[in-house]
Amino acid sequence: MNPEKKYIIRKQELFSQITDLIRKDGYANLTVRGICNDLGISTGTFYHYFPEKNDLAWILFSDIDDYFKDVVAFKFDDNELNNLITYCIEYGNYVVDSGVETCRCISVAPLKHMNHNYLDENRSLFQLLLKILVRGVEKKQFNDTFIPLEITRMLMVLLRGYSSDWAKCNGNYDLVEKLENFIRLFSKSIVN
Amino acid sequence: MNPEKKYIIRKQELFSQITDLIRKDGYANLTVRGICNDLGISTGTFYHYFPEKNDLAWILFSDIDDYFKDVVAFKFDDNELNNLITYCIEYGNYVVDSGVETCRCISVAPLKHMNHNYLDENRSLFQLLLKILVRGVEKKQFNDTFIPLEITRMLMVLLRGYSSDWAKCNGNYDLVEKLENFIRLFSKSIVN
Amino acid sequence: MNPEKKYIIRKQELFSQITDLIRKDGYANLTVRGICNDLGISTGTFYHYFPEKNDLAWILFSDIDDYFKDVVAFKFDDNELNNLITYCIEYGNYVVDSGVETCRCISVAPLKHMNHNYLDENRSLFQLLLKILVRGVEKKQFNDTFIPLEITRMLMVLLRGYSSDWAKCNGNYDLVEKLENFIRLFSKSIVN
Amino acid sequence: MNPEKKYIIRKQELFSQITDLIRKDGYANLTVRGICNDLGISTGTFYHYFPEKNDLAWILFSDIDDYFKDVVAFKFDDNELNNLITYCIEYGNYVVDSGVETCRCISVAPLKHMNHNYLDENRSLFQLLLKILVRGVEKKQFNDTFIPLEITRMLMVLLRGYSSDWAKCNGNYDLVEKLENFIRLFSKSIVN
DNA sequence: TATGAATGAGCATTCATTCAT
DNA sequence: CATGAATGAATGCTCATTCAT
Repeated sequence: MNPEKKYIIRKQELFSQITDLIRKDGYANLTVRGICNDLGISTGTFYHYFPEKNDLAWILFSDIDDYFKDVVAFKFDDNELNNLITYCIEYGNYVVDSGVETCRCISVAPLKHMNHNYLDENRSLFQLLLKILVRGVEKKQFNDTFIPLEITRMLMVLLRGYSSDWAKCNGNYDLVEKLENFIRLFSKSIVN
Repeated sequence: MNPEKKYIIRKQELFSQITDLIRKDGYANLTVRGICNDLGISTGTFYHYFPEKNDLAWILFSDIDDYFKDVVAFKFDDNELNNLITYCIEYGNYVVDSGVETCRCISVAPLKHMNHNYLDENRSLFQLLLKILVRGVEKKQFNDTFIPLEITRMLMVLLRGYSSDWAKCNGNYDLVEKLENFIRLFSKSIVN
Repeated sequence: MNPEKKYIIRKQELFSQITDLIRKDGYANLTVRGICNDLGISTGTFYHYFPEKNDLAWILFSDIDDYFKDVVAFKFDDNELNNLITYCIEYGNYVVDSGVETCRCISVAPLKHMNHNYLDENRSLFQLLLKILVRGVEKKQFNDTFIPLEITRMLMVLLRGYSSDWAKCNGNYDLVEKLENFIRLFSKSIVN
Repeated sequence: MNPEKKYIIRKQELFSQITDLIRKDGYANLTVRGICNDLGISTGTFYHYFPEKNDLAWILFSDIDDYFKDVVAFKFDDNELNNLITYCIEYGNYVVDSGVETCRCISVAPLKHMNHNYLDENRSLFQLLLKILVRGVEKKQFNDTFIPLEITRMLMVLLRGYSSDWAKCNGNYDLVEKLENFIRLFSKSIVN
């Protein structure tokens, strides 16, 4: 195995353990020293793999893009309304699985990191939803009161808003159910 | 003037200056020492009026309740759909007037403080919206797919979500317009 | 009533309330602000009567002198060994009645205050014990291995040591019993 | 040299310098910042070695146990009365060598720290004295008015009381002489 | 007499980050 | 690759005391 690959493997290995820590204690309560103690590594090693502490938060939610691209995308069918509902439910599932603390972390995270942008509309998360709406309009399943891009933006805001609320409430309600209720109601406004 | 009143006056005077600071630098970047330097007071004086730093955040958004109770409530008429739209627009106006940093501060603030709870459904902010929906259903202006309480909760989450997004984007879009678009669209789902 | 007397009365009144506070919370945990809040007075008033916070500690244990002079002294009889034992038991009783926190306070207090000295051998506490030993030697009830003054000093140290230990142990043993055991044993060394 | 050893060595090195500071200024007057300035280290470094300021106090008097175990124990012979006197004299010597401020520090220190207890009867300091008394009773050198354990407790209280008094008097008398006088007198009560 | 606003030096502690080894 | 000693600015907060009113 070449050294670069080894580096990546080790990094993922460490990150996976750190993820557990985040879910347990919350990102805000994590210190580099604490992480190092728990993982049994030195701070030097930590900084070897994660030049900044905030790198952690970023890796954390780049993950959701992969999930939607690799898993959710394949659950779609011809009915775009169904797809829309599936999308929201899966969004909720992902958030719930990630846990309250991870969600809180993401809600609060700084917007930009290096050349990535949390709200980037090129993220597959965004693009996937956009495509549903575009296809829906094309198929005349959805109306065109607003263009698909605008609806997508709106829905992303609302999904993030719900997730953030759920985390604020310490996860004490059924996020998926609420999201489903919401999207079923909201979709009345956009279906023909 | 009695001493208690004097205390309150002075507190408001200081708080008003602190508010300016928050709008300028953001709550997260505020330190007690920094505040004291800028206001030309000692830390002792600061703690005389604000026993905890977090008190600031709380005063900050107890204010919106007063605004809705004392100002917005009087703008309502018999058309509950109009009232709903007015509510959302006013929410946006208030947030925009408060500024990006204040909004960010509120989004991130700890949920509970003393016996107050940020998400408390007894806040006039919440009750006012609830009443619109209740009346709307009574007047058959709104359908009853979901009970008013549930719709209110949903809308509050969405309004907070939008505000938070706006702050995340550093206020670089017209929040009021977006909220109006949103509520006009969404209301299709709930009007008869 | 003349003003000076009024001053003294008020001071004693306040001090009596403060004493209760000391017994409850411990001297070390008392702050001037806390005292003032609890008593419902202003800090200005506090400083009017007690120019220094440490004044409290001093008033606190000037009290034991009065107790020994006014109460204990009258319990003595002709048998100086008995008197010695009585003295120690009464010392223990006084400490126990004052409570753990008061005792801790006294153990730790600075030695000197204005022109008073905690270890002053002119205090009636000291003189009373000295007289027992002097009379005991005169009556040939006690031997003269050491002069009475030396024994008195020794006993005072030991009594204070025991009280301090008792406070360190949070009063979790019977101080009076221990003191009685001690003095009964120790007295074997000094009786003829 | 392995890293752990290096850590310990450095810690001892720092502690030794801090000890000098304690003897000079008194524990109560020590601040972390002050220590760091005087030692020419950063506060970070200080906390690297002493996670809590109070750790200092504890290292301070865990030392006396080592002294008694490693040095004093070997001075004992068959005569338990002599051993008892030796014990007290050595106790005095140790306290005097440690200095008034160190002694004051120990007198005032909080009782418990982590799993150690200042008054713990398992400390070698306590056990060593207990053994003297047990052997003394076995050899019929001491009477059994009170069981050895009780006498040991009593003597520990008295030794601590004397040390504390000596510190209160700023070390202005000969502690060792006083302790010798005391134990010679007191021992009359317990020898056969 | 009494008030309470104001002071400000001082405190223990945290923590991301660097860098010589 | 990995270590961990060292950094030091920064933080929220305390509290005895003063003094103008």
